[in-house]
Amino acid sequence: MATSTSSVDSIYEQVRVMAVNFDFKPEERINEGTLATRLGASRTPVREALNRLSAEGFLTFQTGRGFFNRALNPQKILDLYDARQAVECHAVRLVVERASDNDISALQGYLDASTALVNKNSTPERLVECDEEFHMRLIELSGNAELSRILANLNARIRYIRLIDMAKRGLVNNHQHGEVVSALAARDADRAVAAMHNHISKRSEEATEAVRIAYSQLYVPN
Amino acid sequence: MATSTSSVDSIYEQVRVMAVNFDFKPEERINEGTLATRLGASRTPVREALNRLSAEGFLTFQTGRGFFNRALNPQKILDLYDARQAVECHAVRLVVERASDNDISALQGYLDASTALVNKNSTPERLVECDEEFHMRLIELSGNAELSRILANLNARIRYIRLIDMAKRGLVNNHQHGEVVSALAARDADRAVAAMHNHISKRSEEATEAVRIAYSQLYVPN
DNA sequence: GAACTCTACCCTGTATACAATTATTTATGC
DNA sequence: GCATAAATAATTGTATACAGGGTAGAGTTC
Repeated sequence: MATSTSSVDSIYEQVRVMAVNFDFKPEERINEGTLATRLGASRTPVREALNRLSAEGFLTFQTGRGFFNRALNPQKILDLYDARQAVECHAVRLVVERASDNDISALQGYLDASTALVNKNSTPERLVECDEEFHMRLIELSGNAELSRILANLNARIRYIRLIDMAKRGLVNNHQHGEVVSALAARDADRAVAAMHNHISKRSEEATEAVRIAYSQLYVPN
Repeated sequence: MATSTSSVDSIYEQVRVMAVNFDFKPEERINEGTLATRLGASRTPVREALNRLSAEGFLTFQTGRGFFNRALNPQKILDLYDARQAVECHAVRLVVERASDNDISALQGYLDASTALVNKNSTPERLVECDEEFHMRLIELSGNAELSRILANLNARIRYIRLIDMAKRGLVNNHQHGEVVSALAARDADRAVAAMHNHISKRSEEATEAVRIAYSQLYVPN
């Protein structure tokens, strides 16, 4: 009747959100006991969740010292953006080869709908959600579940920085997304890849500044 | 004085090897209790290792039913090869931009040394090790730790299939590796990417057949 | 003979306890 | 006063216990 999800699953989700949002400060040590009581569970399922999260790159682990939130520095963020470029540019090529016209027009449909729904008053959270959703829908058209899996992981680990970026810019860049989709519709792989590459590079350029802002937000009251 | 590695780490390594080698059959359910006694530990550290491994894609997990070895089918393997192509081709481009001449000649040096050391009498395990080592050294020259991390994971999940492939072919294709390196040395990004792309595609083509052989080996005595 | 049900067993999910290790505080010597 | 060392506290690592849910097998019905 109630949630069929087990405690670990629920704990995993909650701790994941905390890690994504840097509720734990960068490189902060995570106390299993206090986290467990805060979540109303024992240490056992908490540790299981922490183990999963460290395997996914949200946390780090040192034997005998426990779990720590991941570091936050420009290089790491640039590496993640760079990995996205590898994965997404390759995916774009696959989409040109494999996706049906219907798939592509459905993607265009999502883009139009999200452009209509989202505006200057939308929260950064909502904007990032739309942005990630677009990229996930696109990569799923590649038909490669592994690429989707990798991108989902990268997205979550960049999310905090994107939130800051989005708060500064105020709007999802659906224009650049549109350029990718139109190239896909024209089955022009090189143009589509170039558009995607350009789009991610643009976002990546803002990363260093965003990390600076991130620190000022994380360590300054209010 | 003794091993400073904790029990989980050791258990993790052991179970990882079993999962990589399909000592658990594809989609086989893993009994935590028997595994724990076999490894001389209790279920707690075993479960922690299993959680890590499922987060890394070596195992799957179903709430209430526990852990299972990953499925083995041609599509999954092709997806992994394809993801490698995304990651490694992008990395090659970065290497052309970023690596020093010394880095590249060191890579050439490794290639020469491994070609000299390995021969027709080498075990498939040794050959795969050399092959993976080359690709890891190359990707590390990209300077992107995230790409290295992703590739290490993909490599391990493909390893069993590569072992079969290698046993059939009998030798690492260092000729194709050499083509990549010479293009790198010439700082010819397009040629290097093309060589890498071609190399991985060639291996990928043999995957479906290798999966067939894998099943015959896994389910037939001797 | 096949499908269904009930029962008994087995396994997972979680809490708790305790040992071993690490961190912190207090005491001590220079 | 600072560095070092010892003692104490806190935290992690692992084992074990037990409850709840899943699984398989025997028995029953059609």
